[in-house]
Amino acid sequence: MAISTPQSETPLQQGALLTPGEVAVLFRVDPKTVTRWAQAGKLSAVRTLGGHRRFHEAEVRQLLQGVPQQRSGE
Amino acid sequence: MAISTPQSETPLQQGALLTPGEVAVLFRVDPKTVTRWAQAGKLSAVRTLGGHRRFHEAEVRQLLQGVPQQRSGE
DNA sequence: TCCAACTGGGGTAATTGGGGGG
DNA sequence: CATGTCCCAATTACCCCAGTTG
Repeated sequence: MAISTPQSETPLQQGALLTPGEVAVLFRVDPKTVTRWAQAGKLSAVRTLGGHRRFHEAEVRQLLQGVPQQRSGE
Repeated sequence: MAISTPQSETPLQQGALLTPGEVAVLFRVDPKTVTRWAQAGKLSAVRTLGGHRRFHEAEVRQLLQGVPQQRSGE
């Protein structure tokens, strides 16, 4: 865990985490597709201790609104 | 236990998304035609992270009912 | 501990996007 | 001007089984 800015750089609260199935319903895609997005780095994923993925609801909603995510590099 | 947190299950309501193929079947047209409608701005489209389009079912049904949208000019 | 549902990973078929021409 | 069909490349969906979740 890096020391991130406690104010202007952390607008997203990770209080709400979504399962791959939840994100899949929101995007009307298959849960496997959501997994693929995470592997491609298009979605920030939090791994459980068992290896399953959890996604930030705020980030998902941004993507649904058509707001492109900032990508470092490329 | 005591505090009744007003946490709704669906803060955002747009869970009804249709694939281009679904819309095409409803209108009895080719999926490509649906794509053109989206490009022409006649249909609101939500893009997946892979670039595919998803359409709002409510909007599609409204158009199916014969409710004309905003027509520029005319 | 057992159990139902979901998830991860891999592989293969179907759909979609974009351009071009009828 | 709008629609249907052709191409190819990319993305997505469904199949399997083993492990995780709750």
